[in-house]
Amino acid sequence: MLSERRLQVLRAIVQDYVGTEEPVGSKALTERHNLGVSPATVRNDMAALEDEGFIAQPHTSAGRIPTDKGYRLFVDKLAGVKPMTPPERRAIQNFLDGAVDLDDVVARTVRLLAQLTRQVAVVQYPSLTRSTVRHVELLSLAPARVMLVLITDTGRVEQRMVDCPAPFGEASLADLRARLNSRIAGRRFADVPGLVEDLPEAFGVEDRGTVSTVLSTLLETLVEENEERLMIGGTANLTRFGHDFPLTIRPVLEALEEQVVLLKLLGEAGDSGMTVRIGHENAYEGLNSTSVVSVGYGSGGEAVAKLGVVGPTRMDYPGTMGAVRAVARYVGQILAES
Amino acid sequence: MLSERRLQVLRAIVQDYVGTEEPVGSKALTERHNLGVSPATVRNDMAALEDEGFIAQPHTSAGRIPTDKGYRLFVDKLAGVKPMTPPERRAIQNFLDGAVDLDDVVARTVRLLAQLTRQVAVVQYPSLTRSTVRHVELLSLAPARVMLVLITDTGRVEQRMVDCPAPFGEASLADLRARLNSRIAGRRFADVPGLVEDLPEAFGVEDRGTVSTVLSTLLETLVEENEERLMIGGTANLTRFGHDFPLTIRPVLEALEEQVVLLKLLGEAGDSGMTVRIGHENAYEGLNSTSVVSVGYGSGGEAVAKLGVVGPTRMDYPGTMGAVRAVARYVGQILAES
DNA sequence: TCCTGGCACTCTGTCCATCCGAGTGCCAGC
DNA sequence: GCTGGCACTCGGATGGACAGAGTGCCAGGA
Repeated sequence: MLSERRLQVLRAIVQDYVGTEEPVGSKALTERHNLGVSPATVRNDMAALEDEGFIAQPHTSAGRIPTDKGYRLFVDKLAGVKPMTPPERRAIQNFLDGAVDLDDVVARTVRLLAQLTRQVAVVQYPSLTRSTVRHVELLSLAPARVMLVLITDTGRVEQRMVDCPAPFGEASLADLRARLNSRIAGRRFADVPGLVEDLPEAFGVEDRGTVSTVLSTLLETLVEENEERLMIGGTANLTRFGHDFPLTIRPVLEALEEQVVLLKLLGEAGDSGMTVRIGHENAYEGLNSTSVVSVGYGSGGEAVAKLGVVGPTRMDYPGTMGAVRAVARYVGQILAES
Repeated sequence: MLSERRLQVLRAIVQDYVGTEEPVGSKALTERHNLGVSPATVRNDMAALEDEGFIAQPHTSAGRIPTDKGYRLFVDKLAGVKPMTPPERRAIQNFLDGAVDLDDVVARTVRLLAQLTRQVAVVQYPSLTRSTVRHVELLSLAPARVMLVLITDTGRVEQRMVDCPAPFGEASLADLRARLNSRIAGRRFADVPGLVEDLPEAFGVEDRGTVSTVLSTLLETLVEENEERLMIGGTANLTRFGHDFPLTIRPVLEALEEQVVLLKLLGEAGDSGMTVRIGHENAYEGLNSTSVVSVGYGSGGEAVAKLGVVGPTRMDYPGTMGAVRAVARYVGQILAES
């Protein structure tokens, strides 16, 4: 077990390294933090911390930098979440309040998060399967062509074209619309499949094919892989990544373009509470030199999606976590109001 | 006026520099292109081209690189548009054919364009004001709350919440919906304002306020600044920008995040035909070391939006222009079908 | 008039040797 | 268990020498 002072030394190393981006030596440490001991003692502590794998030297005769394991300990035991200041809170609220629709909410959130943390922000659209149906609309565009529009309680709208096997009259369409809405409006999307399976039976033989087609399109739009969308922003902050970033930045940009990767990343994070994934804790190789801070957000008590930031492992964890948490909270409020 | 051979020399310089990314000297030129003259002659030609401002030397005793003016001449007179090969065409079509909705079409187009050109791709969503109205839907969510959904012929869907000044009955809502659609369905968005201004008069006094509110919300969504959206992709290709890119990449990423800048950029490009903006021809400073190739696309003969790529001035112009043109053509087809 | 070969010149990038400083590990003493 | 001292290591900066690529210019030839 590490003594209290050694933990203090580790904390000081993390803080200094995050601030200066340079390996921190024993002398500088004693000067900047009054640990009450001499550099020599700190050196012994550092050697012990290195043995345990919390810090490392880039090369002999250089200072120490924290390892992923060191950051992990720092995040778990040595640092809290830094709350936003009241002015910051007001700024967040003002910025988000002007949004006109869901796209706008998500776009503003991304910008805000990127600015606050000076890192890359990722915001997932509210998940369909965890939302409830507000309304289903069917529009006849041609005798055998129907447009299906789905509206969720979180303001998300999805639409699909349906090519019907047979012409579908306005009366039948109105009937289907009414039946569909009375069955599924207000219900969770995840429950929809079970609620509509016997619907075709309520229609005449000539319309059953079309009704089935419409329903299967409806169910398709709920399939997991189609329903996940996200928005990213603040990629310009990647240029602050570090001096050697030409090699680092490439795989990160690639990962960010692969929405599948990002979605998986967010998906793996815990469902409630804030999750911090540090360096190699991220399964995706291109993100091995980054940390991901994410948290769920939602209009009620329950999370409907996640948001977070991606930054270098050398990041200000308390500040980043504070910003992410605060933004998630306000976005939840906005969604609840709309 | 430049002699034919000097133009050939310029063409060769551009081609070599684009290929190698290194200043090209007189000797290398004569070896790689059989110009039929000696290096000394080429040197004279180069000196002339430099006097005219088409090429420049990074420093004495280095080869020459094309200037923006040189690229301009190259694009205008010395090179054509390289058509896509049949396999490439098929790949484009296959890739785009799988799209399920407009978002998907745009997303796929961005990916495709980024892959084909190995540069940053930008695709604008079909403009509202240049589209026609397919349908307007009004949904009553609460007694004094209406959701307005706009659907365009290009498949774009916009929705807005409307808080009504007074409760609005289902009958009035249906009436408004029917009147609205009969007036504006099939019409261009730009014409909508004139077509609806007298609509409130058709309603009873108690509903007029609400009708006006709905209409003003409708008109708001058509306002230029709200209606422009775009999607970008392929930012990872920025890392291939050049050796000194830490300084170059930053402002480009920033410009890409500023959708306003990009929209302006696309907006300034000619309305029909392909536009190439080279280096300093771009008004935005951050993009002074990039070229933008853009073209309009649309479902019929007329462009409803633009798409293009952003890359280093040192880019393969014929190939890029070919890819941009081909993609725009296929996207237009896809939109026309849906 | 235009092209060509030759020649002197310039500049960059690289290699190497040197040196300085920061930082470490270890040890003896308190 | 802490501290001061000391020898050691290594990276980064500095500066000179050198090779190579490329140029401009000039005189001679088609």
